[in-house]
Amino acid sequence: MTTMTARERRAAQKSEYDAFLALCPTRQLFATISDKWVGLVLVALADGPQRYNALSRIVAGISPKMLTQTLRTLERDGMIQRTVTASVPVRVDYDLTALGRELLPLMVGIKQWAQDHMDAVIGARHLFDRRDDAQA
Amino acid sequence: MTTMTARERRAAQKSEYDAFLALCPTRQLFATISDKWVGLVLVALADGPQRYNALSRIVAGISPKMLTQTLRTLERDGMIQRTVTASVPVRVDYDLTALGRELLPLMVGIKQWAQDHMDAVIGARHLFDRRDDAQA
DNA sequence: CAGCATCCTGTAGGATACTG
DNA sequence: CAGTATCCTACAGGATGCTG
Repeated sequence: MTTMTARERRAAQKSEYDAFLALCPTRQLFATISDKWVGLVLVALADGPQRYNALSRIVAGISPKMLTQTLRTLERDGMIQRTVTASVPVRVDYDLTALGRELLPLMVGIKQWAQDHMDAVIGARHLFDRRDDAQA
Repeated sequence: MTTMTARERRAAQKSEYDAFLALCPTRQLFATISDKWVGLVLVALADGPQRYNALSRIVAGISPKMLTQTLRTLERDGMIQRTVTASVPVRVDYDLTALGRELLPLMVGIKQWAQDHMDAVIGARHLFDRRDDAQA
């Protein structure tokens, strides 16, 4: 095992990342992309670039603070691109990068899953609460 | 449009759920499944039932409080099943339900994505911070 | 229009200790 | 073993007002 190829070493390296481990950097990355605002903003960019105010309309209920904060995080992590067009007033567009576009399907899937299974979840909650009442 | 078939009505009904809307119940469901502990616990159940203490070992760093809280939420929402075996000491197993198993691939995908793209994200962060320093 | 700065609050969630 | 109960606090995140 002292004679691993570069490819093998890289594969071994990759497998060292594990979000189950509290101190692994991927734990933090997992937490970031498992954020409600992050997910919704990414999905909001699915159909192409959007401007700041458009995003705040699509992702209804997000505060300017959280929108800005989410966009900064995503930009820093290389998932979206921020483009400023110098005009009066200034115009800013946000667009997915290649990296962001790779993550997009997962996020769309989650949003879709929630919408597709809402009724089932509501049913499960009723059952659970009913059974819980009987106990108490 | 007063003559929709049952199928059409159901489709229309489904499309009324939209997690982009602040007050849609799916917004809350989306938030729930976009939770770091929820995701990790679900993935921890991928290979079959697990006991409480096993889960706390797999999902390293989770506090008893958050583990219990997460398990309760998932049970109530119908994604996991809690089974108590009366013995001394008592034995409790958690397992995915059919509903949970439908969600699992998405969660596994997210965790895998984080691990697969950690290096790219680290690189993006360096670039961003460097550019940011130059500005300041 | 696209934010940033500030203030303020609730609460997520960790640490710890105890129990059937 | 599988939790519950309690305490405590850092920070998520909303509201508001200002600016280039």
